[in-house]
Amino acid sequence: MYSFAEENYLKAIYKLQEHSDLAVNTNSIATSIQTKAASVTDMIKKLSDKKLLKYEKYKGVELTNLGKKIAIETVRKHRLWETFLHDKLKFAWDEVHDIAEQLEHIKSSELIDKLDEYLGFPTHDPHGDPIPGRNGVIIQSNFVLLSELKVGESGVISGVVNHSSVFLKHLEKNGLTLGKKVQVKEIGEFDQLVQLLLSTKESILVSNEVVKNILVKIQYS
Amino acid sequence: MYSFAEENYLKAIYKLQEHSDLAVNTNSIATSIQTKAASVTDMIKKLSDKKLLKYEKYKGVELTNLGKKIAIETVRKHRLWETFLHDKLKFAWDEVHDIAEQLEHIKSSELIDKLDEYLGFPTHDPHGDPIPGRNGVIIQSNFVLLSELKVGESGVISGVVNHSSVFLKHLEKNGLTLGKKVQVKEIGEFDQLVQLLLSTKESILVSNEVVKNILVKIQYS
DNA sequence: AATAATTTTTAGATTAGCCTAAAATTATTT
DNA sequence: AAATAATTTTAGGCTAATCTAAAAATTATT
Repeated sequence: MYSFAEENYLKAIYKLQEHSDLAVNTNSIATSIQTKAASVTDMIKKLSDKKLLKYEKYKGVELTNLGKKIAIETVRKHRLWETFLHDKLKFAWDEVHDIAEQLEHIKSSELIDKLDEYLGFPTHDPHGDPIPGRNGVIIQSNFVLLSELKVGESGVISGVVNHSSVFLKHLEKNGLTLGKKVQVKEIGEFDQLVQLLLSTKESILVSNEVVKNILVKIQYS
Repeated sequence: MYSFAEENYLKAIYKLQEHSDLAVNTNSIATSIQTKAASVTDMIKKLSDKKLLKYEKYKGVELTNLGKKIAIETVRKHRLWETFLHDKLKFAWDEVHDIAEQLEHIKSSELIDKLDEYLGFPTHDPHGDPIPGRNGVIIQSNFVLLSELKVGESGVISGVVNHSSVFLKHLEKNGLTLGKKVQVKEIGEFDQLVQLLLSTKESILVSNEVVKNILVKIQYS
């Protein structure tokens, strides 16, 4: 059984090494977990002793298979709880993260499997992130940044890069929620503002910063 | 915000003082929380500093209104989560306690209110224990021990005194679950074995130890 | 009322997780 | 390649929650 802190470290390291197979360095862990480098060094020594990661002084860390397993289980719990909070308890998508950060540490594999079943074995959480299966397999969706679309192209909003509450609220206010179809109408040459056509025929103008943080599934028509 | 340990102490003290208005002594807390008396002394000093209880050396403790409030909130959370686990996730009534012990410490009043609503504002948990309301009010039901019934009298099973898994499993096996109507048919003069008539017309024989741990709502016919 | 038994508290340690400040190592400039 | 900058580790401390063993206080017994 692992502590809350241990699970948080494993999850943070997992996310840092996810999109690059280099060793994860101390400072980046410290930043991502909002703590000090000295604390990170303490903890990675402990995790190394427990065979959850490989650690070489001054050379960063890499999760072992065991460490990766625990990290993925924690991500699975987090995303299932987020789905529960959103789908069943009707929390807004910007409200689910903080509560799920607590719920993800509840110890009971039976609980999480029953929750999974109760939710109908969802594949993605309220932000479009994939939910790892019981077996730890994560189905990678081939989503693309909305900023990659050219004028005239369409896509269905399927995820977000930025998970901050302020960004999610902004999307909500503009009707840019998961499942919505958008078409790029025009991209401002001077300021890169993007005009989007929604399926409601409504047309909205959003900044480049917004489209760079939205993931879409391309629609070929 | 209170720690898990603090909430557990408050809950334990609350339950010990619930059915007697004497001060709660150190040893009984230690026993109920499965720790040592020295640890209890340490903790009650801290809780006393935080105005959660009144403590006089060698004379036991009494919760303040604030302490009682936190304790009741924790009980409310525990019982709502038990209800969720049983009603929605279909856990057996002997399986819900341990998981709820963890879930009761999740910090979010919005969460617990939404859960309450989602469950349809239940008044009792899967063991028949009353669920405190948002306001902290606990509706006391006037249940009676099944062992108090005389031959010929009937009642509806509404709660249990013993919450142990082995006892609950035993009841389940005998069809003695919440809501079931039972009539006392005969009480053995020699060994006090009780013959119960179920509404299925089935007749079962149970020990005195069993009827002493079942609460019923008397049925006047 | 004195002694014995029990309960409670204190004293002193331990572990997990975090911190600051200083030292050690590695990376980057000039 | 030496000097400077940045990163990482170590050393030493802190707090929360626990423990054991010993001392103090209370309660029960003779």
